[in-house]
Amino acid sequence: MERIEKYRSKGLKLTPQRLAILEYLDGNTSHPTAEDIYRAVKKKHPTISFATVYNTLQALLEMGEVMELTIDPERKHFDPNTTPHHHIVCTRCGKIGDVFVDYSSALELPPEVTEEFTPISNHIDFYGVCKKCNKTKRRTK
Amino acid sequence: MERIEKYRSKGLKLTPQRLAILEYLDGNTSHPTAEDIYRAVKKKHPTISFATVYNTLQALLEMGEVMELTIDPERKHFDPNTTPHHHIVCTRCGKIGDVFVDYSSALELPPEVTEEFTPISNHIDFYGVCKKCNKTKRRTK
DNA sequence: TTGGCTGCAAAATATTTGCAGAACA
DNA sequence: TGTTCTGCAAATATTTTGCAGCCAA
Repeated sequence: MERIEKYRSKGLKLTPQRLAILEYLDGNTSHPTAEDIYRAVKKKHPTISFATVYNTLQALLEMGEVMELTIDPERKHFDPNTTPHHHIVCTRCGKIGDVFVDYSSALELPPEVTEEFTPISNHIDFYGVCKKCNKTKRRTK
Repeated sequence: MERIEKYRSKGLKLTPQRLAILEYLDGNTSHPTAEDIYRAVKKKHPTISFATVYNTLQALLEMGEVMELTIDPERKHFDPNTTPHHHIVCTRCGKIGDVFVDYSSALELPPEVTEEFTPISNHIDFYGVCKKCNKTKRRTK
């Protein structure tokens, strides 16, 4: 399997737990949290620990194979799609969607900013309401 | 003092601790964390507790008088400037700068996104290197 | 006077770390 | 076989909460 070679060549030791994490993340667009990953992988590997999940995520982060999203103030989400892109989050249910548009050329920074910072990249958080929540009554909370 | 009236009229009880927090935040562009606020206010009110800082920040958030920034994955930062604006963060030292530009008209979303989400607002995180860090050797870590 | 606030401590939540044993390469 | 990883537990870090007493209004 080529996936195995890909990670092994980067020096990642591939245990069954790690393979299960990689399999869960592969093509996953749900932007899971560490706990989401833990719960999903636990189904096949009931003894897996959070330490292993975080350990593996840390290794994948350093390899540039996953990205950390800070769009949710409560916890980190992880995105296995490392193509530069942006996100949109539902302000009611927290669902996160992808936005594959490169706005860089439209995001010129004014001189008072470029005097102080040399810009490198950018990431946009869009906020909105998802289709499902639009059909539902607003949470009164 | 008008600041007092402003908050009192919104039902906020103004204790000396809260006034000190408000005074520290007023016009502050350093994007402090809860701990930054705690440490600063502690100078004048040595007995202040984190509970009071968080309690007050919570009240100010609900009043829309401060914004929570998620640009730093490690901890929340707070911004007393609630004018819509964006941020740029130094990838070496974490310094956060403000970007007062409205890019909304340039941020059109593609149909596959607007089919699923009704957009409301957006916030851009720019990443770069600040002047000071540019002069310094890169951290080898 | 009194309901909201403070400060203390403890709890809750998220994430990281130490270490002995397990297992991949 | 040796190094890295796992799983458990404990440690950290951040933020929240319970509660008795205090105090702004």
